[in-house]
Amino acid sequence: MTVVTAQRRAREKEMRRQAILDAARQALLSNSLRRMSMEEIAARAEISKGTVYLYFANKETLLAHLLLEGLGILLHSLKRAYEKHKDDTPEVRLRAMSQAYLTFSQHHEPYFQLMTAFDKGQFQERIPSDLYQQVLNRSKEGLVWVDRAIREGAERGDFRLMASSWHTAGAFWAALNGSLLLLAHPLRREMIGLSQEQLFLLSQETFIRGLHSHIP
Amino acid sequence: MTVVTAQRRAREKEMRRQAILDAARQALLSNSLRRMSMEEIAARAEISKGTVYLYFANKETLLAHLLLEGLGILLHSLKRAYEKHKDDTPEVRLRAMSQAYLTFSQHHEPYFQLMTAFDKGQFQERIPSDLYQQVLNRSKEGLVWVDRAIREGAERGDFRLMASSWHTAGAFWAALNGSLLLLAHPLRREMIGLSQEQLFLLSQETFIRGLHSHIP
Amino acid sequence: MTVVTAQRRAREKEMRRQAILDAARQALLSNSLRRMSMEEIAARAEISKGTVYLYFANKETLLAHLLLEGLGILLHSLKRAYEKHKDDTPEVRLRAMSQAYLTFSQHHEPYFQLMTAFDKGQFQERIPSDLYQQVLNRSKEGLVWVDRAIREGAERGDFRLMASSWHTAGAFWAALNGSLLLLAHPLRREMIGLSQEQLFLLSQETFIRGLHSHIP
Amino acid sequence: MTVVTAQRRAREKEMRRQAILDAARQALLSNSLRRMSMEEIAARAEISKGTVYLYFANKETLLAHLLLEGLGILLHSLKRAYEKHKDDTPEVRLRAMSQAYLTFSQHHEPYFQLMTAFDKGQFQERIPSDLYQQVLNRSKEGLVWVDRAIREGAERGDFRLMASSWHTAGAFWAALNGSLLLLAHPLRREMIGLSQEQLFLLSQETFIRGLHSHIP
DNA sequence: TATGAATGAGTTTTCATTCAT
DNA sequence: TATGAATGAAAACTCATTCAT
Repeated sequence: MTVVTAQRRAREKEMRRQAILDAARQALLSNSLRRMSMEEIAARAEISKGTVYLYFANKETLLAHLLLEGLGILLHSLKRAYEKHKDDTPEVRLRAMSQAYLTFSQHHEPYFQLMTAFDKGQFQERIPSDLYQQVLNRSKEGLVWVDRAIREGAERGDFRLMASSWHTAGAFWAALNGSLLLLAHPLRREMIGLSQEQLFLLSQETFIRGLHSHIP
Repeated sequence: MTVVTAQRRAREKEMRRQAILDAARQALLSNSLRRMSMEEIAARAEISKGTVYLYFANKETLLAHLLLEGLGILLHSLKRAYEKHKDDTPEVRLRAMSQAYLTFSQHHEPYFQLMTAFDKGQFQERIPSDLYQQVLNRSKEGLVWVDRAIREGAERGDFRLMASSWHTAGAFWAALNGSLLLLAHPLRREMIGLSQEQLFLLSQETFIRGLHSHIP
Repeated sequence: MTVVTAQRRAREKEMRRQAILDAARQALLSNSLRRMSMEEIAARAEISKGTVYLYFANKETLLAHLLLEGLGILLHSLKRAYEKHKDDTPEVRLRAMSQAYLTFSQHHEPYFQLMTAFDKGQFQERIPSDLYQQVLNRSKEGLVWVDRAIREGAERGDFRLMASSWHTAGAFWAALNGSLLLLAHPLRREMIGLSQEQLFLLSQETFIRGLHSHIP
Repeated sequence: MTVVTAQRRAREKEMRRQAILDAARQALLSNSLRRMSMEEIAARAEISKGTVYLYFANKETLLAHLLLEGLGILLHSLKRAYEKHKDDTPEVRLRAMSQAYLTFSQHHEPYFQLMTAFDKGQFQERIPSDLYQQVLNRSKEGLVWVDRAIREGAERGDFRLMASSWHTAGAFWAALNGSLLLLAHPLRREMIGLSQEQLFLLSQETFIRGLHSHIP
């Protein structure tokens, strides 16, 4: 009986927690990061402001948990993309993961926005250090999959790298990210004359060609 | 007489305007974008807060003008880099302009920061549309130089493009930009294990190799 | 059977009550009065916040009971000091009680702090009037011992009072208290150049000399 | 013209500043220190909350200035009391200053309350260090007058001190203060059965007698 | 044209208390 | 009796913008 009650409570608590994170994600989707207030989050979650603080010590901690959630989703996508093409060439795997990143950025805009904003604000000072570490580790983990594909390509002789596979993976990530960020603004989209997706693919392909030891 | 006075006045007005922009740049350099207040700008320009509003309708407009200024500097750097290597290969010109961009990002941090933050906030709604157009045009102009080098390389047969030279220039810009943004946070610098400059060069070279029709 | 159960229940209830008071005292010791929250008290007592309210109607009532406890301890100390020196001169007894007060203030800081803060806040309005009376009575009881020694000294001709023994006892208490309160702040300690203990003793001795009918 | 305007402005600014301090003093008089909010101060001064912050960086700084004002008044009273009885005995001077302190505590309750509360809160951390020094210095200055009278009394052979004149002055201040603080609460007033004034005088006289080398 | 005082909505955070279970 | 989730009224402070002079 009591056990059942406790379980239900824990379940409800977890649901409430999730509801707050969902509300924050929605708030982030409609407003920008800096215009999103605890007030709005509480309102969207249909609870009082004070309640939010029962679940998250402060704004930064809430956002860090949201970010962690996003990173988890991305991580999973990358892993799936990798494993789905286990028997294909590394290049195919690389392309699949790249595509997964694009999809993630499009389908989970708030998460993507949060990853970008991670540097801003006083995250490091205001969140528990282990949470900070988790965010960091999860970021690294994502890149590990990319690194692996690039390394395999190099070992097979498909790629001829100008730096370590890890650094190259970083450059790849940076290039893809750069294309998304550049076209985040509609005006630059208009200026370049491509959709985010199109520029992303162009960056991706040019970069992959740059990895090759010969023209395919 | 009156004409002279009017001229002096106009000159003084322009100087005051410039002083405000300078003050804003300094403020941006010392604090972050969101910490920079109109208060601080006025103080640094040694005028009153109200006066700032005589020269700029609101904060966003002020920042847009500052951005315009930064774009002018960048534009000039790119042009010089291009023209200095007029007699070299397009690839050399491309590299020179890329290097100019890196230098700009390092030596004019506030301007660079502003360009990056351009999408955030409510710029578009708060500044006059012609100012917005100007920003757009000047951004375009910068890319024109890159486009030119790429087009020449393609015409010479050095590069084999996967898209128009203009779109390729956009991808190039995006990749370089991406490397700078990714490593803006020290923690990601640590994670990748490269300096901003190193990743920048790696991105640049990989991309250039990706443009080539053969391995150099 | 039922009686036994009822007794056990009453005993447990009393223990719980005491646990809360203990927790409050600890909380008061580590934080300041205004920083001490019901949250912290409940946590230290390892019960829920709601339960605290089953035992004490509100924060002020809880603190009043804690105060009562502290007064009890002080009372006991004074009595012991008095009785230990039953066969000595009244002056010795007075000194012994004074010393007991100093010791109390040093060893039971939370209680002392509470006595001092008694006037602040909205105690009177928020606690039951009989509780208030109890606090008052117990405060009085402490002073009774001091009063007794002073009266005896006067009766013996050692002291020549300027007012009733009761009023004089009040003045004595006030002087001792004043020395402790004045040097509660380290900066005033520095300003005066004495430790709390030293000023306490100086106040005590000067006052006692002031009670004397002649210079000893 | 401009000079006149500037003067008027400075005058008005000073008046507004004073109005805020007055409002704070009133707020302090009606509520307790901890219940006095910036909101209330602003309302009493009939200005907006933001305006208060134009004149005082934060709450503590405002209170420190108020305290400084109070200390100034007290200082002046002590000095006047001293000088008025320049040709009388040191004991008379001491009594006059003591009386001045009593009067001050009665007529300027908020100031007196503030002096007492100086230790509480985070004054030291939140106010500029020079302001803190000023408060300290002014506190010291007050005691200097008391010290002088006591020293003179000792030099004349009227007083026989048990410690340095400075330390004795501290003990005197502590005793007087203690009587005021003890009876700050009506219940303790009732318990002792004396008015603040009566206990104050009793403390004063007992202490002075304690200073004497013989019974007057 | 220039000033700078004033505004007030907005932001995060705290905490004593309540109440359904 | 006990829980602990939820509340909501404060509280301090910020800052872009306005406006009388």
